[in-house]
Amino acid sequence: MAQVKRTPLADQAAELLLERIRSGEWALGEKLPGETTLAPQLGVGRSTVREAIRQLAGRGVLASRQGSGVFVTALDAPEGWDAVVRRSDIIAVIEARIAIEGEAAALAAERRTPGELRAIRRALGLRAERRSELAAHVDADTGFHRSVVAAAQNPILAELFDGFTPRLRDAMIEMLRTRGAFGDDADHEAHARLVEAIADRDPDRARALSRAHLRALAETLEGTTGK
Amino acid sequence: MAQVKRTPLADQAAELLLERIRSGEWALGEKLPGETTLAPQLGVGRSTVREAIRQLAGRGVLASRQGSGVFVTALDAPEGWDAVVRRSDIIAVIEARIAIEGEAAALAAERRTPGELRAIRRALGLRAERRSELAAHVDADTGFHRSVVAAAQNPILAELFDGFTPRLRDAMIEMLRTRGAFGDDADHEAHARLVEAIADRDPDRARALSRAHLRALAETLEGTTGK
DNA sequence: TCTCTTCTGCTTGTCTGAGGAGTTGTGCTA
DNA sequence: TAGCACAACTCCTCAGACAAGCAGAAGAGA
Repeated sequence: MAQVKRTPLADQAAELLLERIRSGEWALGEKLPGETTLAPQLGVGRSTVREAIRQLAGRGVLASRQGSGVFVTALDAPEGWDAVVRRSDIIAVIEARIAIEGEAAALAAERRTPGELRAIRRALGLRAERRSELAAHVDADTGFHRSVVAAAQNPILAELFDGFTPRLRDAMIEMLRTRGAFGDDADHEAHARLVEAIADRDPDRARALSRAHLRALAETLEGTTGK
Repeated sequence: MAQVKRTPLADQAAELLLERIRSGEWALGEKLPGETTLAPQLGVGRSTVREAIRQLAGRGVLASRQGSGVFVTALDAPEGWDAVVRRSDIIAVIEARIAIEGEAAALAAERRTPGELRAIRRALGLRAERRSELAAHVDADTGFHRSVVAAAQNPILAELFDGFTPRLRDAMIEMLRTRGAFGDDADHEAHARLVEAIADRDPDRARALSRAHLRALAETLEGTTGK
């Protein structure tokens, strides 16, 4: 027995539009009929259509441009990419991080402002302090790498980096617990050299150092997690 | 100097609300002020406030219940990373693509199976054929690069690559239209050399070639789109 | 005093009509 | 043919009106 449907018309209209989009009635990038056409077609008022469109725009399915029309920007906006990360192999995540962070280190070397360099050095110091406690050390390490990526001044790289860290945190803590080797002098030395390369504005060296460090991490992890 | 703000008021209002939510002005599950209160507070009409709320509702941040009010359902708008891409500077997107694709090319050189190599060569051939029509050429080019990334056998890199392409497609078509130089022999030669490096299992050369190609693309685009 | 009902005020939901602003194609002009 | 003005779209914003729903206050009955 269906309850009385108390769903707002705007929600129903949005759902209806999404269905028609999914069914392929309008291809990707194509223009939807105008609001004034759509309204009577859906049997609702113009403002209701507008609210439905806004709702889908918030989900990234539609985008409206004044004067020209409403366009399909995605056939569906499912499965945030973080879901992919969560499901993927740890090794795959680290490889992606190598890609992101290597390039970010190079860009940071080119662009870092004095203020950003100070922030990186501060993060490095913090990382050196927190050697005793496991989780704290991992977080400080992440904070350091984050400061490097931030200096690259590219919002996309930063966003991607932030997407990786949650998945990596657990794996790294686990690895450090079993291996026990963390925060040793050689490790700290490698990070310090990276900071130097960024300070010297040497993109290629920064990239190489960053890659080498993460590659080593990947190999260690590969041994720990088995497969 | 900031361009004239051509952002719709509803978008601005949504952004403003999101900021206030993130700042903790309203706790999770708390009720927002009424639309009629919010409207003069934001300096816009009530329908505009409603559209802003709808937009955030579509992103899962707010939920409105008739008769009782609008409530905060999530403090963190996950902001699907594709939304970040859509909003970002083209140059930033290409930089991210350099990061992804450079590494993917290197991995592809290490891991490619004979079948994947065949697929890459086939895509290269297709790319060479489609020189006359603009959009078709861009799509064939994307297809070629996609085949390289696929050979890296890393689902995350593939996912990220797919996230970039829609945003880049329009920009590249636009660039080629204004510049006109596309599909020339030098361009094709560069791609052919990349395939060779992958065939020879030479990761470093593959990475360097891939980077160089995209870097050149970035510089061209920088000139076209103005800033 | 307690409980149930009713009512009142506030909230969001929906529609309409009116302009404003931006885009795009058409047709005229030089 | 190239350039420009214009008209016909489009979405954007506002204001006002009324409906629908919720929640707490006020009142009636026990």
